[in-house]
Amino acid sequence: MTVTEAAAERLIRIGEVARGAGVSVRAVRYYEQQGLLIAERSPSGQRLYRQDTVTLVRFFQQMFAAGLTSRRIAELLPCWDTGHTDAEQRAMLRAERDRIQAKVDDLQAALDRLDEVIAITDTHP
Amino acid sequence: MTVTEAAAERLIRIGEVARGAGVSVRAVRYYEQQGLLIAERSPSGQRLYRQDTVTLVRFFQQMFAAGLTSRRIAELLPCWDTGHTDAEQRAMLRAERDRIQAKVDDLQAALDRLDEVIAITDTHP
DNA sequence: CTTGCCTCTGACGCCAGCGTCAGGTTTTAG
DNA sequence: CTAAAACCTGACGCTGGCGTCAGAGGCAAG
Repeated sequence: MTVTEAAAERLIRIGEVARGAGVSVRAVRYYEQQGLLIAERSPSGQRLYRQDTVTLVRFFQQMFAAGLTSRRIAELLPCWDTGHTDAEQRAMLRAERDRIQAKVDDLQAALDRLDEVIAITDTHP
Repeated sequence: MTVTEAAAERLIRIGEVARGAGVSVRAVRYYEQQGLLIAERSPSGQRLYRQDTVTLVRFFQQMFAAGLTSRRIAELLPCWDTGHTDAEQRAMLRAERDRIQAKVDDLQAALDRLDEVIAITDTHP
């Protein structure tokens, strides 16, 4: 990103990204298709990624686990790329946050109910 | 369920169950198909449910929201019907509990990351 | 009687995040 | 040089909890 980057960063191929992030190669291709990743190409057509792509993919997984769609993630990508957002994006961020918080509450309630049942069935052989 | 039940409980039809639990009629039929509900039938073939079915359906929704499949719920139904469980069921209960707990942790982590971004983008117009 | 709402049984559709197979090229290890 | 491993581009399949349409019967009110 700075001028010192002239010390060209070593690029990695898709398999290394996948192993590094703990996902399948297919998944990484899918992310590209959804506009989440952009890859350079080697002369023969193989995808080449920067090393921090691994971190990015892990982040995608985290967001997927939180219920965001790839579309939403793509729409919000500029936020952590540039740190800048417009009003619409801020609204989306808040909406997702609230949705996740609600889901956490739901899960916690479900957890409590299961724990009830477990407690009962343990004392009730 | 006791003898006093002779004062026959009023049975309700599928629409009332659906409205009461806040789900679609289609969903209630689906639950029956998956073995989660058993309905009596009127002479003309209409499904008739006990009133507490509404509560049961709400419970299903809670478990679905927690990521349990209808199959799992069906396998665990005896637990809260009879209060009795075998070793296998107890193991499943614990497994689901742990899975949900892990999911809560994941969601919480995602929430924290989103909050980070929100904080940054708020101070960074 | 008929109007209008509720219910019935199939059965196909949908979405999202991949899995997986096919058939071919490229890179790497020995 | 060769074989294995890794990569490529399509393109169809899968899962689960329903939505939805089709076509037909049931039931209280006016």
